[in-house]
Amino acid sequence: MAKKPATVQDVAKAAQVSTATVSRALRKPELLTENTKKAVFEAIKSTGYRVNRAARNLRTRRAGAILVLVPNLAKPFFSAVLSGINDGFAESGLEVLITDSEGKPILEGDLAGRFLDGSIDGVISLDGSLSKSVLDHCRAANVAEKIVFACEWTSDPFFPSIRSDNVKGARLAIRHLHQMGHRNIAHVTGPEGNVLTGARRSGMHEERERLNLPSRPEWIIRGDFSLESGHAAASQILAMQERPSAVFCAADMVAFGLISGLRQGGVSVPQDISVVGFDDIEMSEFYVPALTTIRQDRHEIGMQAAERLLRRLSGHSDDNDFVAVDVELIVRDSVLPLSSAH
Amino acid sequence: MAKKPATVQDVAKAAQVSTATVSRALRKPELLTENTKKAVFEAIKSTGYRVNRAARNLRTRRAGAILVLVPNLAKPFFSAVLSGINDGFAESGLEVLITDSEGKPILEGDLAGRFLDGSIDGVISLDGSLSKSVLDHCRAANVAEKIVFACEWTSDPFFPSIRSDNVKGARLAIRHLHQMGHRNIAHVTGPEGNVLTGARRSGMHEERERLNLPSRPEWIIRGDFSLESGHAAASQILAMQERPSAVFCAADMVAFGLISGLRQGGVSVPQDISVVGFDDIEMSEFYVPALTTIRQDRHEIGMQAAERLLRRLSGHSDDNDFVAVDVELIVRDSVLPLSSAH
DNA sequence: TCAGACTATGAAATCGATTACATAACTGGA
DNA sequence: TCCAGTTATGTAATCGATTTCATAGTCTGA
Repeated sequence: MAKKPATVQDVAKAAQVSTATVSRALRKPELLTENTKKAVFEAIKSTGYRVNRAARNLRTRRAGAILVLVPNLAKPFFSAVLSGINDGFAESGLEVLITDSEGKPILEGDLAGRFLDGSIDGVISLDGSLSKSVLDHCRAANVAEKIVFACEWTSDPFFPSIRSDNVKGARLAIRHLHQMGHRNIAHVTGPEGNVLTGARRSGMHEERERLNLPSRPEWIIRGDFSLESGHAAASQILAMQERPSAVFCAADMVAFGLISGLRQGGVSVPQDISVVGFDDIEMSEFYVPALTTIRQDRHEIGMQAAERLLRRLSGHSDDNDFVAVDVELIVRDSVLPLSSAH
Repeated sequence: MAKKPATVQDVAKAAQVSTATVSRALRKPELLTENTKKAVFEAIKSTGYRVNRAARNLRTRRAGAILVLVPNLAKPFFSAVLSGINDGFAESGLEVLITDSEGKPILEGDLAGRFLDGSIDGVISLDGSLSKSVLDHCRAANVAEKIVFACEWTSDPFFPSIRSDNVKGARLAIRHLHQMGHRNIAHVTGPEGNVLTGARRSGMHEERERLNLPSRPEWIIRGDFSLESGHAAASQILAMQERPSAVFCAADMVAFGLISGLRQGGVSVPQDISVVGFDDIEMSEFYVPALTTIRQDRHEIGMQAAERLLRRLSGHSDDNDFVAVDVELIVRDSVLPLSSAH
């Protein structure tokens, strides 16, 4: 039907009003008479008018969009966080752009540039590994307060973050294993340098000390939140003369890789070794065995991050500190009580 | 540092040239003298200039972005497709926007509206369930040729699609089970109305007929590609007096749900029942047992879809028919040979 | 030396919506 | 009846980059 999209001009002509009135009908309808308002909306409908985003953005100096940096879209963990973010922005009229930050590490001024070139109004980063240089560029461009972290965070206390209580989660995991009679507990960590790795590892250490559990250097196995790293960890464990009776994994995906690897080595979970994960992704309930794990309220984290960013964008300066969302132990079938000492 | 972002004006002043020259330096550098080009680029660097997207988009009547409709971001299946799409657009300078189409079914003129309001230049839909009305709106707005389907497709032959050879995949699965001695084969389908459901089911039927395999209505179990539906299918199978010896699932996630459900009912895979999936997502290799499945080249599909869309956007009209990307049987541990008749 | 053909660059119009400012119409009180 | 104060609407400038058209300068060859 319409060769060229209708513009305000067209609507104005059709409704016999000025372009200013058309614009007002959309942005401040309370300023107009019922009659003119009706006329304008009829004209909008009859012309099939849609506000041109570029023109609006140019004039208002806003992008109408926020960017979500996801470390790795392939990890099912993030989907529920994204859904929470979407829900958080649902009413706002803001577009939510999603980008995988892994392939292309955000270059120097690149993130700040996205603000400067008017393509985004804000950022939620699920990636805590943004370099100091990137963040400094943002500060220099005066957009640092438009960045909120979720799930992960940076050491720089300037940036607020919504995240799980990772330390508590790790302690819950260890405590549960301890209650089930386990003493020799290994841990497969996340990637070195990652903030979650640190938090979960130290929670684990704290609780292990509190409970006076034995510790061996080889029981701390380097992982990276991936299936493969869990699988590799299994090989290491299979090769030990003194195997742990239980393993706490820094992520559910790691636990899956581990269980699969152990199984291939003839070691059954939970009969021979118990396993606890972290995250409680959808899959965990349907793994074999169903995975005992620490649930993160991913949707809630995403939602709160969105709300936090919205508040900041609308000028309400809020506090910079972080919010710790509560975690919960989900008991399933991957942990078996250990009757006697190992 | 920079209070207000630099504009072409600022750069022009700094380089002592006109704004036209600045613009040309960026878009058609071959038109300029080495000297002026250098002067402009220095000015750009010194001012920290970034092209304002809104202004550019307004003037050029392009959005510089394409939209990917994902039926459900939570399904790990899509990640590799998205990564392929990203790679396909890497050189193009186009932004890739990702949207979950599930929560908010695309309303009537909504998709067409995104074109009209200048927020996107093209669409790759991984969702074959876009309504006829939505597509008709796009046709009316003259943007139908800027839509490409990937993985799924619509019945409307106007829209090209890049997809796996689903029929072949299903036949491969059945053939493999047959070769392993299985005769009584059940199938857990995808959601009714979905094109993949249809293709895989008919591939399955064809091969089953070709091989003269027995068929029973209750061996066709309705699923929806989800873990839960696989789990539910397990209950149905457990309740049968005459159980199939093997199950072909329309998706790996379904297979996981199924295996987990069977296990909870005391039936082991593959010892008691063999299972074949479809997709070969990352997880499949690390499930217990590792899943025998049909591999889709997800990255390739995404990449080709991106290339196809790019070709169309640059005016090169191409054929509308579909491309079938080859599939492959991946043999792992979820199928056991059946020595004697069931 | 000059017409004709390029080449490099600038001036100004343009894309479409928003909004500051201006104006017209109307209200109520003195 | 007239003025101050509202209220509804219009006029035109504006956001920043691109691009058409015009112009000054350069080159080629007769």
